[in-house]
Amino acid sequence: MAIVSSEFPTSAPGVDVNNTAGSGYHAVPAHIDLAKLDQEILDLWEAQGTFAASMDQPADTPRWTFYEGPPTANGIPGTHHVEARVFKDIFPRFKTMQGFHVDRKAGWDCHGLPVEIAVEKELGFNGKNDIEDFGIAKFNDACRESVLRNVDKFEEMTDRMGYWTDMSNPYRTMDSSYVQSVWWALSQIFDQGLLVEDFRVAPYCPRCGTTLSDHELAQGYETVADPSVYVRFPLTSGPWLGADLVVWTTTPWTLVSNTAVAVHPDVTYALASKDSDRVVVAEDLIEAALGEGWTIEARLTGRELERWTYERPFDFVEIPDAHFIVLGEYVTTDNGTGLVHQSPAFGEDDMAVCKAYGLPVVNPVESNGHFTAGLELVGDLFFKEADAPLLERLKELGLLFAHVDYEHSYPHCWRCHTPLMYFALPAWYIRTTARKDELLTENEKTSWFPETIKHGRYGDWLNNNIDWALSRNRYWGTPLPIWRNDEAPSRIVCVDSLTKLSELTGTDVTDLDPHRPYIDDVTFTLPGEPGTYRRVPEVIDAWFDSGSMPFAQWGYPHAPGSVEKFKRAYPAQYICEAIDQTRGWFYSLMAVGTLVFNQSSYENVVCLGHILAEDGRKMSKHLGNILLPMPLMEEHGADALRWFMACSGSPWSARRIGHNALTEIVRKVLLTYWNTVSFHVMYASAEGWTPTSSPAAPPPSERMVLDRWLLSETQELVRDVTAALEQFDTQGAGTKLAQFLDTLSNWYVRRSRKRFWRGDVSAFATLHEVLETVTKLLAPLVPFITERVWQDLIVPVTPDAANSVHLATWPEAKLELIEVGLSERVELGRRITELGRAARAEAKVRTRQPLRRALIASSLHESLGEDLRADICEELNIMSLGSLSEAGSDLVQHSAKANFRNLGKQYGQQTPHVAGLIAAADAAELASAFAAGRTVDLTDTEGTVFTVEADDAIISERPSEGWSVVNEQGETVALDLQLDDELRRAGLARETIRVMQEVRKTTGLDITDRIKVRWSAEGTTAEALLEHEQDIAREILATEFVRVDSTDGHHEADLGLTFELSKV
RNA sequence: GGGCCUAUAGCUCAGCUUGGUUAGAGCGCUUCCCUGAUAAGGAAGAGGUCGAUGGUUCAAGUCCAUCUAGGCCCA
Repeated sequence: MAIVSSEFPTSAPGVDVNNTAGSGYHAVPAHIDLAKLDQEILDLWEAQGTFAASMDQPADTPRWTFYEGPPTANGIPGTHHVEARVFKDIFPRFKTMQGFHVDRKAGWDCHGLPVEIAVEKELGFNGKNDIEDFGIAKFNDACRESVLRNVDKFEEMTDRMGYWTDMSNPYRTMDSSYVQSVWWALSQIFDQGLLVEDFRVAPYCPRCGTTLSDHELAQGYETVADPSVYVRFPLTSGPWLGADLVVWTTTPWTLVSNTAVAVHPDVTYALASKDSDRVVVAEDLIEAALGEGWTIEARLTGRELERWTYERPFDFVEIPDAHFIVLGEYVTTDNGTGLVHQSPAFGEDDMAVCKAYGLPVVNPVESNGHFTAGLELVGDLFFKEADAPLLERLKELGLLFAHVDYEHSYPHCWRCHTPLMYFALPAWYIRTTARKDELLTENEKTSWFPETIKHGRYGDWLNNNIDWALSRNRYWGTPLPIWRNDEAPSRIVCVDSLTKLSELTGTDVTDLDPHRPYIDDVTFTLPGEPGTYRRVPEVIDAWFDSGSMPFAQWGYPHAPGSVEKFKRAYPAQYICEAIDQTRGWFYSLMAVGTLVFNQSSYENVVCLGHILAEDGRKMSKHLGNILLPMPLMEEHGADALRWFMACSGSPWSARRIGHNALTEIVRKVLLTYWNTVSFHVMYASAEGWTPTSSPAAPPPSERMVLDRWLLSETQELVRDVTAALEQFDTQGAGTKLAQFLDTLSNWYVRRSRKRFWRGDVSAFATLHEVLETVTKLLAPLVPFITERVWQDLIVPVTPDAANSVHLATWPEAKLELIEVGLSERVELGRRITELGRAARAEAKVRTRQPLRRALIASSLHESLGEDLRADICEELNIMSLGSLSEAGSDLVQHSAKANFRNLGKQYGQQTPHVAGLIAAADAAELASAFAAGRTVDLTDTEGTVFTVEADDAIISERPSEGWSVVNEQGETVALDLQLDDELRRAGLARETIRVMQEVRKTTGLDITDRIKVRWSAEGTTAEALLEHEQDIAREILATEFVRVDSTDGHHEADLGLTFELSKV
């Protein structure tokens, strides 16, 4: 069987499992094409039905539920979609391997304003009139088409990235069964009395007759000059009777409907006088609002002013039980007077504040923007045109304190440039505030990742909960299922299904499309009641749709079987989306669940940061910095992109993605892993070793120290990675895994190579076991490359292996294999090796030149132990590793510095002083005292004695003269640089081995090929080769190693060596 | 306007919970070393006012306050 191949096999080895079955590992080439590997694995999963098998478990298997937050497929999928989908895949895979049943049902979000706007744009529409002229039916058809247009692209990406989700039977929020589930939920809320009609203040274009969304609002700000007026409202009660409130407004036309004046409860208000004039303003604003020369006569907080009455400037409209001071937290003293005129029909804050006081909402302006005909002074005037006559009247009444014009940015209609008005329109609300305490309780039971969201961004939002404005005056959405009697508007019916509607109408409408305009045509009458019930025109907020997915995805409770499906999958153990969903899906899910089932629908929620372009900005067409997911995966492989999403940087914060990051992942993580597998397979196959072949390896406790160390590390890895994933900490898991792979490859394998060359069964067994374990641990993160390894390394040699790593059982840590202290010892050995390498580099002595000895601090020498000292000798190419003390005290110089962490606790303020004494003390004395376990008394210039012990100082040892020394953090390595002829000859022998190995490799010999060598050299080189010919021959697998007088082969000028080499 | 998050090397990011005197890693750059698994690995070097200011403390990247810039959500 060919072991080394630079070509990837043309047939897909994973599928063709029989070609080498029984004969050991499959070939694992050193080089791989990751994108090609991905495709082979996708084919394999397809052929073996692996995904279906992962969900095909006994009925009593414990369930772990996850909900898919649906994307809208009216655009093409972006790289940010991969982020959430990686997280939605990792944990179901992890939990599946742990033995849970995890359903994964895909879904599509179909309704909503963004869909309508996109379609409007395509059709070149300019507002609702265009839609109605076009026809709602045709418009909604276009929306329906639009949201499914790119489903295939999403499916392609989902498949390509290895996100296992059932896309063959997805839920769609526009499906009749889904819509009817949403209706059912709404009817539940209606029955609780929580679905109510109320006014909603929204930006409104009086010319177009439509409210504008935030998005539209942002497009239409224009700078305009408006009057800024200060108006007197004479007080009619309270201790300051006789003074005038000075109220600031930039919309004099709203004074007609003045209802109250708001003050901030905690702001100090002053009664100010000048001559006989007495007015009230916020103390901080006296000078800014009133000018100079005013005297403060009294002060009260806003809270103390509450409910004082005043006289309003205009009494054109009837506003009963109003006109007093109210408290509003939103009032500021940034400008104006700290006294804010309230007109609830024209301001959202005004509306909220006035509602809290039970004040009426009076609106003298018609929906066309004109005041009601017949009103005094302003009747029939367009709202903006009323400012001038009203100001004139105020002046006549002596109520105009001041009037300036000022420029500011004011929203205008982006279509027709008409100034917008904030306008109260009837709307449907869900009274979430009535259930706020329950929402807070549910949130307390929820685990947020990262945790700060729970009481931060999300908790704040819940604490300041406002009623859910549910209705939209739009077309493409779930129709609000409320029918109202056209003769008695207070009589309304909330319908929970088309079946119910059929009963009410006496006609079978169960097959009707529940969307507009068809549903609008359905009317009914009730016996004994005059009037016809007609549906209200609104559709609902699409967030309610998505918040209903835990039950609506099954068509609950109407669809057959939906009750059972729902019961076993509610609530979810896990959901995950990006941070922007805190007030979106995370809220709507929790709110709908709490309102309808008295329980939130999720237990754990992971909140991801956003994916940014490499330049740190959002990806956008405009900036031209878009990286599309499919090309990224074709270039770097899906695993690299998945690893980036899960493990690079913190998933909780925004991250920049780019080719460099992905290339690095491939090289550092994926290829390190792959090459370790490839190494193992190469040498195991050369020896014909398999896990079941004889002789069996000794039990772990009897293996070499590095084997025991690696097994111990592996168990810690299992423990740590499992714990990290249980906490949804992919970054932590990734860091541990990457660190482990680096250590595995660059220390265990590097230090154990000779044992693999020699066919050491302990080494093979250890590495096989470790690779099997780490492959499982990696599987949820990088499902493709681990599946390839599973198929090549595990399946062929393991009789009862699962046929996919994703069907394998998650490993459990074998804690008995964790050898306490061994990790630290090996780590110490590695640090000493580093220092030794640095010492060699410093002295410019190459590693191939053996040295007599190296010395390290006595305590370290002790703790390393014989086996690890031997290991270090081999790595550093030195004959022996001794302790500095045995080199004689005159060779060693000590230095001491303070250990601040320890000193600080004892000495506080005197820390630097004591530190100075330690630095000035005789370090050798300190060292010997501490080594003997004694303390030392240090005396300062004033005679104060400080007793210091070993932990108070860091002692470094260093010799000088003829040694190369490197020390760091108190650890020292000293190299004996003296060379003699014996060492020089050994160095030449090693140079020779290296040269001949290089030639073996470049001439294309197999690692197991035996060779014949004929060489010629003179002088020292010849002596060295003769002395070491046994060693050299063994290393280079030479069956003959013969000196000749002359030869034409390879010539090494540095060594004065010529040789020829041929395969036996 | 409000809330939250972020700011550390040319780039991507750790470290901050629990303060400790030489602030780390990787990528990139320079020099050298090692190598019959590796697209690798190692040593040394250049590169930091740890966003700014003030405070607490014997000691601040780390704790506190204010500010600046960017991002997200909401208005």
